[in-house]
Amino acid sequence: MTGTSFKKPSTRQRWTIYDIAREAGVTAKTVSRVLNAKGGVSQETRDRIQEIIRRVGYHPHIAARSLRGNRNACIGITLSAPMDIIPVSQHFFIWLFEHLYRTFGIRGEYVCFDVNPYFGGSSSGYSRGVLEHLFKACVIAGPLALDDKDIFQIHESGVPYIAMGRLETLPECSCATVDYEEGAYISTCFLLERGHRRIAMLKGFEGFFPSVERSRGYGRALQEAGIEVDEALIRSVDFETRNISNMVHRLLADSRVTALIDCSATEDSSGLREGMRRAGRVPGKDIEVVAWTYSENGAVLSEAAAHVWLPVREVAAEGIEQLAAWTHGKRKGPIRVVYRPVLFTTWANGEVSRPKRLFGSLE
Amino acid sequence: MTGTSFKKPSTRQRWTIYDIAREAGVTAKTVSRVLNAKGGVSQETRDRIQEIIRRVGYHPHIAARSLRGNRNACIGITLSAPMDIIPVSQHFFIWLFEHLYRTFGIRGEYVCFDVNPYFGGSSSGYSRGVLEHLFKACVIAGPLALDDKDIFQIHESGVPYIAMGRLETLPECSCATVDYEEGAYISTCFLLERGHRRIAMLKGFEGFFPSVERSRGYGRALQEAGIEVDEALIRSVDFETRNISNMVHRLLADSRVTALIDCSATEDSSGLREGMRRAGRVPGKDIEVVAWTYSENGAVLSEAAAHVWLPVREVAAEGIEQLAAWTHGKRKGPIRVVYRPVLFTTWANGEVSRPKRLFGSLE
DNA sequence: CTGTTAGCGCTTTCAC
DNA sequence: GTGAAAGCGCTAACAG
Repeated sequence: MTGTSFKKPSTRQRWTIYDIAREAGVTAKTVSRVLNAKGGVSQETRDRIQEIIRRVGYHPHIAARSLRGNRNACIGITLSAPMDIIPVSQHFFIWLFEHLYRTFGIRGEYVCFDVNPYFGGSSSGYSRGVLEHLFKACVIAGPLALDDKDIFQIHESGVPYIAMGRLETLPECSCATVDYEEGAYISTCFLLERGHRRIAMLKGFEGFFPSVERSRGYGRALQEAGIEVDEALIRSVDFETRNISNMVHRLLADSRVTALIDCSATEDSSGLREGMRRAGRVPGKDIEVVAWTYSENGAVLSEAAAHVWLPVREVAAEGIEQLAAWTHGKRKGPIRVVYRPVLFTTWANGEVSRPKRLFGSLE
Repeated sequence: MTGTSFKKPSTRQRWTIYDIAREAGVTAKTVSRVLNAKGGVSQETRDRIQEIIRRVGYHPHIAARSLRGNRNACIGITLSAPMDIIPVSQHFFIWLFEHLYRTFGIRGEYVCFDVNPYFGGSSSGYSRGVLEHLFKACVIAGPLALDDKDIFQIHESGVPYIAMGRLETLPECSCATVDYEEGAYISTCFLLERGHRRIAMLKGFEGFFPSVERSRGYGRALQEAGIEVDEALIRSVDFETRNISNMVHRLLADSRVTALIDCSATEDSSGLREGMRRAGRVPGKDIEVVAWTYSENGAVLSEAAAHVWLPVREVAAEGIEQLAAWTHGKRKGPIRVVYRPVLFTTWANGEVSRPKRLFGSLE
């Protein structure tokens, strides 16, 4: 404290806008105008008020502002399901945080995470931050469950938001997503063209929309080829290597199965290899694999016949950009960005390593 | 919406506690009691109110609650300096987030980051989240600047907080830190005992307290050995490999210098090796190195004579644990946890790789 | 067990 | 260019 030092007169510690007003010999409204950089205040008054604010270290009460001004405080990130259920890779998380920093943090926004925890076995719902008027904008990370209801509440609230996936139950949903149906479709078509008739599929995200999209793309490709879908060839897997190798083994026990699509989202080469080995199969010889990857031109399995690249980060970046524009009043919602996956048969970037799960280290 | 469906009568969308009260045929206070799980409401009334709340999807306005109840909304994490100045490693960030999740997120707390951005060249101050009454507790990540003032405001606010370093200007500061002075002291003593008299030091965090602590520990060791400090032997470095190799080269150009302490906090073996090579030195022959590491039993430089382990994550974990206790009223502040660094001359975990900076990938 | 009143700190509306 | 008054949605204190 340099120069004249003021005394907060009331017994409480906190300086209010009224205290500043009193010191400056104006009303609270004038101080409010200065704080919000609005017109209608002479430069002299403005300077005087700012000097007092600086000197006493006054900061407006964000809750009062939020309550009265109807402006929420933070940019929120929520997980569509608790992390125990839906793994988030460390890589994606780091990427997301960095991107939010560039887009929002640098402009002085608070970036607030709601980790959507379980309370005694039941989730409190990931829309909480929006419904409680804490979030001025919301990024929903992770796949949406088939029976998701929170998204409707967020959608209706009018708060700008972006989901990382589409959902049929809310077609006008604001989203930025890769077209997983297309991914499954091109994976299946590729194998059909190479003469395969019984194509197995290892599918992630059971109970979530991405799983349904995969099934649909697969089914559509088969239908166009005049082949009936055999449900036994589609297996849902979780994110355990053990689970993947078991499923691969089981699927390939049927010797008529000559091709496999891995769209488990695990990028787990060791599970695939172990499963094929146990089934006595040799990739490129009696089994052909299409593996999904999240790296451009990076292979999951170098023995694979092809890879399908899901540009998840790329589409998320685009979505967050548009979310920022919406949040700052430069456009209206909803957002709809859908990127197409890309099939490639040669890879320049070698084999990618299996992503580390966030919280994997603590479990 | 199942069963009876209510209509929000006012023109605005939002349901308030009064609307719930009206529907339930009670007053707002009773609803408030139910919301806050307080006594004084019959089970029957409680059930009826909860049913209405559930049905209309009511959520309390967090700002109103915060304003009236004097309870802030989030657990805050602030950076003591903008990330352009102070690098945060991806590893530490992931660790921090995971730990905050375990400690706070799982209990339903919002975890909110203030990235302390520059606005037109000047920082808005990292105490913002506390002073604006958004944070109910605050973790200050990163070293504190010598002229830091924000910490005083946080300290005086009464909000539970923990800084990741000590500072002399505020001895009663709440902190969880490694004793960097001790680290420099034991590093220097080790080399003195091995007969070295001219010991160079590569020092990080110029302008921040950890730098001062390093100098003091170094000076104390020399003083006890009756050797005068030659300031030319102490060099501040930033986090660029190039900068490190240059400094090592320059320091070792003086052939009387026979030992080097790397406490740059970079864990950068390539900078060290390159510098020594350019100076025509061979570690273990005409130069002995003590390197600082943040991994237990992990070496930065396998040619080093010794390593000093700074248990930064370990002390942060302890600090966050105590911060949670303080936040939840189970103890009082301030917190003071200081862990001692450990010198070791053999390493089981091999050589650690240089940490990746958060935002390194986007620069 | 439940209701009434007041007010947290700010911004909006309207008046001067 | 500035001020007065009302009220955002909630909860603490007190009354019944």
